[in-house]
Amino acid sequence: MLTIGEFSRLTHLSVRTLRRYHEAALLEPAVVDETTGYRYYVVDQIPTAQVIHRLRELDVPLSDVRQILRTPDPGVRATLVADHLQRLEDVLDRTRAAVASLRRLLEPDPAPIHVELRAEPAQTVAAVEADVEHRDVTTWYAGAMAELEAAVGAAVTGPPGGSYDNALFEQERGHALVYLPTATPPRTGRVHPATLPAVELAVTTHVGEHAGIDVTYGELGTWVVENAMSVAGPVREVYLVGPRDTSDPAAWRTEIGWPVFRVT
Amino acid sequence: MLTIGEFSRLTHLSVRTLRRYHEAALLEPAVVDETTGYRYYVVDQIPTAQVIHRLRELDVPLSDVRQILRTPDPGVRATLVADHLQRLEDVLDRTRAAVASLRRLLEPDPAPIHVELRAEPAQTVAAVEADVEHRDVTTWYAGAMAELEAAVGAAVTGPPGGSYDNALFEQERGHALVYLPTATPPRTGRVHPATLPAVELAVTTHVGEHAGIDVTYGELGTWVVENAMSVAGPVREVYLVGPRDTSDPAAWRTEIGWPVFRVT
DNA sequence: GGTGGACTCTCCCCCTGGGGGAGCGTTCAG
DNA sequence: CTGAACGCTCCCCCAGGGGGAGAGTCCACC
Repeated sequence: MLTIGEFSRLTHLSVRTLRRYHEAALLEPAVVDETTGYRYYVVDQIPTAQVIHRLRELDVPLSDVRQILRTPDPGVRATLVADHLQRLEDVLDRTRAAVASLRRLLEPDPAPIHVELRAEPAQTVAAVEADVEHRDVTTWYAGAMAELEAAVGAAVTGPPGGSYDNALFEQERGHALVYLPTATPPRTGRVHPATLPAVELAVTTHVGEHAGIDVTYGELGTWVVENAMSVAGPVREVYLVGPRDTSDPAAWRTEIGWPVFRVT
Repeated sequence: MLTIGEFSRLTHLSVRTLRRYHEAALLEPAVVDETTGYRYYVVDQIPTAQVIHRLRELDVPLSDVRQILRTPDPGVRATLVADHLQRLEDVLDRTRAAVASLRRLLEPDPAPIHVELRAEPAQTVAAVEADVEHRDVTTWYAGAMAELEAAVGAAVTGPPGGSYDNALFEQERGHALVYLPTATPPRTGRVHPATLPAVELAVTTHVGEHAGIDVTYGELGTWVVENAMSVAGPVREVYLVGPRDTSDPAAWRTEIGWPVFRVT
């Protein structure tokens, strides 16, 4: 039987943290003295404490740690852990993207962007849409586009695109629609016909990987405002050249179109 | 002049977050209407907002973002940013360590460790000591050891070691001492003679990189408790074989000694 | 058998960087 | 001139801790 202080020394977890884990039903002391409230641990709990410690170092939420600890099957448990490691990879990707974007921001801007005003007619497409979290967009896009390609096949008549509600960026969640243009849109699974309304678009093209795309967004926004216009409705993206076309990110071309209207 | 909502759409920062940044004096609106309290922004502030957005994605604290933004010299600013990227690298290293440790924990334990009880005599060494944060230990160790090696040179009589207060692990900060054994310890810079007191040590050897060392700590702790002993005083580590000796982490050998005393 | 110091208890407030929502004031186009 | 959209402040919430107060407990030593 170990006091909380001894257990703290043996596990390298602070006393406070151990109490918190008790409260959170993550790591219950083997014995709690009913009259004094003193917590007593046993050495068998050291490995459990260490697993928690490691998982917390990986920023696994306490609730997920609890779930992992309560999973008796080692195989299932390994899967849960692997899921978290995958999430870590995703975080890493976003970190890399942010670093790339930051570099672009801190460099002096070489050339002003070219913006074009274009009247876009209404367009009927094969679409997949959903309300998504901003951080999940990439994953969601991959799945949706795979389903679209399977449904449309060779009948595709142009590059893929998407329409993203502004709330997606402002409130971190919002409506997203990705599409493939095709003459007769099918209806299977999540894929269904949709009509993109006619809009007046301020259009520019972002060259390179998506990491720094927010910078282009900012430049487009500046252009819109300086040309006495305002933003209305969801932003459009068209993936003119993307990972499906070439593995060289520097060659990617993404058209960004922001619905605008002239303000007096 | 842009309202907070328009600025939010242009920068992909939520209205709430923009208000928070105003409050934190990170990104002040160009104009605040005194009677209504309405915030108004200008397009020139878009790049600044984006820099903040990127830095936050990299988990740079708001206070540091503020410092970076207020640094006019681009060179100095680049240094500050580079520092943060370095910190990201460190986080990454710790993540890798945690993953390695986790794997070792989840694997069934192959062999029980060998623990030896040893009466360690007092020892006079060349030392560097300080109160450090747990997360800074690695960096601090590298600097301290470099200084020690420069001061002691060829007069070194054994492998390097360290003595780490338990508070370092329990409260995330505490006293640390690293040393090189030598006959006549010099006194230069942070290097000074120190005496390690005689203690009774429970000693085991951790093989491999430091990532999974906490597992060995746990096993040592279990042994100590099961042999009716208790922990007293700072833990000792001796780096028998380390990165200075071989670049193969699998060959590293770290001796861990925990001062113990027999309890009745 | 005391006693003092180390240890432990609970409780409350603090931190960061946000989100949700209430209740009310402002702007502006139809 | 009115209603919807938008903006304001204020308060409470989250995770995952840390600091410290004030009081109770344990135990080794005298």
